[in-house]
Amino acid sequence: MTTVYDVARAASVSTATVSRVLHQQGRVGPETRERVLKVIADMGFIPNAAAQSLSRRRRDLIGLVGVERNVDTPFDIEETSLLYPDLILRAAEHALRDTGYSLLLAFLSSDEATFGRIRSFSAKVDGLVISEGILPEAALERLSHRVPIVVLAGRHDGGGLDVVAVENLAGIRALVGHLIDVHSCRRLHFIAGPPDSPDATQRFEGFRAAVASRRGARIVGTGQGDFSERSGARAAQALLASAEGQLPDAVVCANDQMAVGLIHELQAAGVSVPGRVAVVGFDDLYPSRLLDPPLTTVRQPMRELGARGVARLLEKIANPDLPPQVEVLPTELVIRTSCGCQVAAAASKGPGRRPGRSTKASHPAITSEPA
Amino acid sequence: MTTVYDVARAASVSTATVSRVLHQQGRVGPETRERVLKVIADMGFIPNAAAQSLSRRRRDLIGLVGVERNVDTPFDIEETSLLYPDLILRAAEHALRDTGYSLLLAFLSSDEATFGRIRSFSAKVDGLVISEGILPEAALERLSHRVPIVVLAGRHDGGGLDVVAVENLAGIRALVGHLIDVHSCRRLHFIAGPPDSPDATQRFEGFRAAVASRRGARIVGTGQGDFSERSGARAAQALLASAEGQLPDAVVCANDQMAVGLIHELQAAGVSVPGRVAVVGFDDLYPSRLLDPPLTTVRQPMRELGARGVARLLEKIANPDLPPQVEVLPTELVIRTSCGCQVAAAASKGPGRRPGRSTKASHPAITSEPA
DNA sequence: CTGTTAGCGCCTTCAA
DNA sequence: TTGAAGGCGCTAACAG
Repeated sequence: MTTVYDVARAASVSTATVSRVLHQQGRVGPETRERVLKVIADMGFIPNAAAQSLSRRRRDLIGLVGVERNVDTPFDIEETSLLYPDLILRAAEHALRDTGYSLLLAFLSSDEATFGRIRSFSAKVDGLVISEGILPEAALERLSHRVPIVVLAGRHDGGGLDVVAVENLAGIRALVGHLIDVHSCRRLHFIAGPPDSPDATQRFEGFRAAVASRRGARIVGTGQGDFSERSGARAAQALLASAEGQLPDAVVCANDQMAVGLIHELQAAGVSVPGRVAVVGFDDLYPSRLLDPPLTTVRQPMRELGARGVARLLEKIANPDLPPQVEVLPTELVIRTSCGCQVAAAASKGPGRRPGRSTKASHPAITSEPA
Repeated sequence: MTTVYDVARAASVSTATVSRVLHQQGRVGPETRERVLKVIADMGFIPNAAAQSLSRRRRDLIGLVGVERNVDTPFDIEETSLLYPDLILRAAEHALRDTGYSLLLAFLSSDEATFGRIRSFSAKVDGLVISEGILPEAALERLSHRVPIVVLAGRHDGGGLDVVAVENLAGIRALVGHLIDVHSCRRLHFIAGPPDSPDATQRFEGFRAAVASRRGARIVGTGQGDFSERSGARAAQALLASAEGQLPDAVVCANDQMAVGLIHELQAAGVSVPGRVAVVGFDDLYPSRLLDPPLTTVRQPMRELGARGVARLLEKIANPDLPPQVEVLPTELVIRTSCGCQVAAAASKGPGRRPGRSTKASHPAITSEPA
């Protein structure tokens, strides 16, 4: 491995000069610079990143910590909610281009060993973007004293932490409102996600509140899932078994993947969707618009989540004294046909159209300081 | 920031002893160990990763370099082939759990600056898993002298490089054979992927060869796409415009996402799939089985690709003198209904079933040394 | 079993 | 404009 010393010797200069040339810090004579540059090219010299990190006290690395559910079947697409974190990840990586930082990954489930893992993980990076639901807030708070942190969450109470949040509640409210107002659904059923997921519980609460606020509408049943497609299918079976011909008007699933399993299972049992029962989801994953029927759902701004999280983190790294801030990104009701709407027929033609999508309603983003 | 020196002083030992305790290298008295451990816990000491890297000459980092197409619309799901690399990535990350290594990411398109980027990227890691099609083979070869490399590819001629490859050719051959033998397709149309993608060109060649080897069957047309869903839709329009009622018996798409766009467009034009024309894809992405009709395609072993790539790389890091090796992973024909089969009706019921999938054929993996 | 010490490769202040 | 030299925090011989 060639070092600055090798280069310095070959170019008859000191290592300080090599370093200066390397970082275009001026203060180097033109021909000296040329000479050094040539030697660097000839020797194929690449500075040792670890030595640089040690000396400059920065690693040029950003850590992204995502949740991994169902540890047994790590990424069986039918068992886990795979696509959601991936978009965040891609957006985060993209936001880092040309900043000199690289993205370091870790997917963790929330077990006992997690805090320790994240601690040592945090030693490798200059900052951390971490999903809610992996570490309790107290642990996050402790961690944030050691390294800049931005939390990706569905809640808005930062509690002293920097948070980029998503408007889960407004989204589910719009969804329920649509079912009740437009489709006159009265008897609603909910398929919940895993209780240890903040998103899941928040959506459940939002659903309850939204239904409670509407006269005439009521919750006729609840199923328990874990965000996986298969658990949605199981929930459908439970629903069919218990309903005895008295199916609800609509089933609201805590995420899209459960809706996929649920719809397949209902259809297999001869229950028409949305003819007999409306089904809606939450997330707006890529496959959702390809379903038959295309899924009405709430779009989460996943790319923005990743991009904003990273952007905020870079700000904090540059200026550690920035006061914590909560940023709330809007969700968007995406109306397709699984709710009973018939927008597909009215969809415009042409190469640019998005099959199954035609209507959408959004609410504005809210940015605020935490209490 | 607390250092080993702080810990050593507080525990009245030398830094060497702290280091020994840290790495459970025995040779430390029980009560000394306890004392040091307590101080470490009390002070919340975490060793500086950069200093460790510098001293041990290893970064504990593995780099994964993926291709990014359509730089303008970085991750518009309709524009790019998003899902494929993500599964590889997840599998790679998973294979790294509990090895002490973390996964460092970079998505790059193949432009001029790429080699330089990868060079500096490679300075941060102990080894690189890199997709074919980003760097020319000569550049890869040069890089491999500097850092252990494993290439993920569709070809089997390693040329001195370590390669984990996928049986593209056998897959497309099986696909074409199925169309011809089972569905008596004679007039075949192909939608090609971007010419700069090795996978794309290889599948095209495989398609040509497969058709040529069958009496009676012939290629009646070719469309050009870029792997994106939208380009598949455009290809469908071109096909419809030029076919003049003389549609082919089957359209083979170089990947699933183009098939999605193609099918939607055909259906919008009133052309029944597979009634009027069979359509098949390649990849077996998650959404493909959710389509209407469920897509017949060739499954790429994406998780295995990521897992084997990382596994091989770790071997090379542990033992740099290992001779280069080419490992070929099998693809698998996944028959659903878009080809004209009617397997969906025969699918078994129950929570564990995979909708739309019922039949599959595979060919054995081949492992060999390069020439 | 434990301590001393010389690096690991680069950056950067201080002089010249 | 350039060089000398100390230090970043940790590890690993080598002694003892």
